[in-house]
Amino acid sequence: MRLTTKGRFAVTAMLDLALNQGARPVTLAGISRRQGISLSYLEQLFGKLRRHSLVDSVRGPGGGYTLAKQAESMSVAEIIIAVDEPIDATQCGGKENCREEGRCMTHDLWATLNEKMYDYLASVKLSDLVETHKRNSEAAAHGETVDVSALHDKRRPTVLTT
Amino acid sequence: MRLTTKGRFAVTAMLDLALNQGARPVTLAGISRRQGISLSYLEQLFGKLRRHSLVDSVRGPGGGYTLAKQAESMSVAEIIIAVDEPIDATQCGGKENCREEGRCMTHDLWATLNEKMYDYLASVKLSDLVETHKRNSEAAAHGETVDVSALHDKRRPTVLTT
DNA sequence: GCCATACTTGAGCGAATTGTTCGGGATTAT
DNA sequence: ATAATCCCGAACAATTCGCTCAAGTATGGC
Repeated sequence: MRLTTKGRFAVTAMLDLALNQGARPVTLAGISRRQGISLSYLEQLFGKLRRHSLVDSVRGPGGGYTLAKQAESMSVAEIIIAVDEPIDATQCGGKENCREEGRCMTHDLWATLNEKMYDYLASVKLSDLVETHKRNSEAAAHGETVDVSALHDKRRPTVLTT
Repeated sequence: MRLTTKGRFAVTAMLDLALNQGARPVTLAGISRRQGISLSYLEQLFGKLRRHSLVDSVRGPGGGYTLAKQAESMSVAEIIIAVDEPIDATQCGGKENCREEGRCMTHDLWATLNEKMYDYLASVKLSDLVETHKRNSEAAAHGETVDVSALHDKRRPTVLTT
């Protein structure tokens, strides 16, 4: 797993797609407007999402994108992996990170850590994000302030990449 | 949390440091040789690790680096955060990822995901890595093959950045 | 059929990040 | 003094990030 803003953008866009899904496909122009992500960047991201069969596209007027499967069975991990190119795959970065008599010291170590993180992100479904967001925005609509600040800049200013 | 090769290098170097710790400090030249990481890059990484009080330095001949605290109380999360600059900290990447009536839709979402990942990496101590590595290399020394392959390229070729 | 809508593709671009090489310092054991 | 070692900063190619621009292609509505 590699975590950068790219994956965050993709998840944000997919969440918007899930939230705005109705009778008609959702246009990238709409997502761009609502989420403040440039249209061309969205096009690139959705190109990958489509090639990974996470979304379906409908061309022409009234067209747009739809989820290729239920939000309940689409994990955050899938989305992130779809936009974060496979890369490498050959042992240990391919180059020369790997020494010590042929086997990289932290090779299996990272694989394990990686697996744990993957498992967690795979356990979070797009539908979970939809519910969370709906709950929060309802609370906000009732005048209750969603206290988000407590989650930021406390232990780690690094919110997640960027 | 941001996960890139930089953090991986830092953890690898710290693991090497922990494994080779003895009467004398461990030199960067040694880590560079054993792990195949360039000396200058190690210097940059250890500059940050030192500024975050994760290592102590001893100058002059016979000098080098030592762990600033017990491997049992040093988490992988600390190491990664030490080398991955704080950056930003202002809400939502600072720029314009954040729309929708002043509050970013996935802002709290990411904070939650981030927290989970942080919690996991914070639960893994440097001493755990040391033990894992010792166990694996002992197994290898006894002629048993450590099956690492099962951890790779199965579900995700992306081993963790790179 | 025309045309506007929208997906699709590709080139390129400035900024940032990665990991490196190079060139110096400063400190201290021998 | 000399050499080992930490320290620091500049500069570099390669890559990635997110964006703009510029073309396509498919298709519903008139």
